[in-house]
Amino acid sequence: MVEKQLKERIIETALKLFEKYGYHGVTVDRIVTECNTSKGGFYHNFKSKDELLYHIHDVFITYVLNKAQEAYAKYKTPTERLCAIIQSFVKVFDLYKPHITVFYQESTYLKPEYSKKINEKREQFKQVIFQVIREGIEAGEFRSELPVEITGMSIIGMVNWTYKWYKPNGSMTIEEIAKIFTDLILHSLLTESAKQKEEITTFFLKNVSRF
Amino acid sequence: MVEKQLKERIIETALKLFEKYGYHGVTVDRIVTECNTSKGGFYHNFKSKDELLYHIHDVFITYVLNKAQEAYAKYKTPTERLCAIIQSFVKVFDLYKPHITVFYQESTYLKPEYSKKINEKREQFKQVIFQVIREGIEAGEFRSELPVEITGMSIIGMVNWTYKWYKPNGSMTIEEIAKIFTDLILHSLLTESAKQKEEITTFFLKNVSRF
DNA sequence: AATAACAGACCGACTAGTCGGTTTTTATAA
DNA sequence: TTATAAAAACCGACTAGTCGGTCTGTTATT
Repeated sequence: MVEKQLKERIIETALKLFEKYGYHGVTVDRIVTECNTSKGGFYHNFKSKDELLYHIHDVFITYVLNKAQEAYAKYKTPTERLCAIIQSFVKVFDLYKPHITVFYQESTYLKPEYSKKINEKREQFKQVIFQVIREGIEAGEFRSELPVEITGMSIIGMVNWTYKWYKPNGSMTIEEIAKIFTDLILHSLLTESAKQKEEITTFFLKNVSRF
Repeated sequence: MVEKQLKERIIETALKLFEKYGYHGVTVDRIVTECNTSKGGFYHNFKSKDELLYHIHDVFITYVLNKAQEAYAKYKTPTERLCAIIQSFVKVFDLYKPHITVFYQESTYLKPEYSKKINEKREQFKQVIFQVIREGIEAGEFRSELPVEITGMSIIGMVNWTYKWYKPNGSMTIEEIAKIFTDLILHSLLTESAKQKEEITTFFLKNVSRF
């Protein structure tokens, strides 16, 4: 096994420190001492501290966006798609908790040229969710009285907020949390008639309800 | 009408700037020039920049906590209590949008002695919500399969996230948003039998559904 | 030999906070 | 009312420390 490259070590250390102390609470000096390198090592791998921040943002948003698009492509009904997106989205917390924390806490401090790129992907991600909700309403699976954007943002908010309280190794696994979220969301979106449909009920029992 | 006191002016200016550029993106010098005062004026009113940050946090969390406790005291059934709390909580966005942004973006940077105080009130607020959910389950109004904490956090998350996208003067009023949130939440919490009960249905139609 | 990877002393810009001084307000007594 | 003393409010040049980034080297790789 080859030794872990310096760039990776810097990112990991920075992530750990940023998550705990915030971007401005951590100096470049601190990062380089904690991973046994030097200013030279750091600036050989990154143009600036800002670029490191951007890198962290990009890794995360690229991943979630891809996952959402994959989930959309894999399933064909709105309900299934929504569930798949939520589940994969929530599961990201086990993989990228520090990235997510940095992403939602520090994006204010991205330099314009960086934040522009990030926001594009962020917007795309939102659009996938909106699209699914829209199609769900058209298909009669989701309640037509719901406004697409607000509903979408409330789902996103509910899931995103998890980064504020979720502890990996806590008493609940991320899969259990994902199921509860899905359960809550489906209860608030599905129409009465959709709840009657057999395909949906079956799917519901299989993927959501653990009672 | 008496002239607005300097302390108030400083807070308002700081709030406006912090919301836009973040706590670390704004210098004390910037604050004092933008509200036509001086370093002296600033440090006469605040012990430090940190204390100003604390002050902003405290004003907001104290307000929401009080509102939640009032709502709890005013109503007697879990459903009514939950709705009242949500509604008052959401409405805070019109009053305290900048406070909220600072609260959720910058709390990492509170000095330990300050963050301790803030976290106590924050915890109390959460407990009010958990309590209502617990009582709702006991009373048979909310689904018993729901875990109190996660459900509570998902409500809190959904509402809090609003600060990321809500624009006062946007196409939707905060009251409309509050109603949609309440609608979504009640749909996901209420038991089938509670949905049948006349009191609840009546209440539902009056406070929530605008369809 | 040439280039990439890394080391670390150093620099300059920036910024929270200070401190001696000035102005305004308030309290009190004539 | 008015004179005056004391305190509170405010001013702004200055400081001391911090931190991102540079630059000149040295070491490892190809």
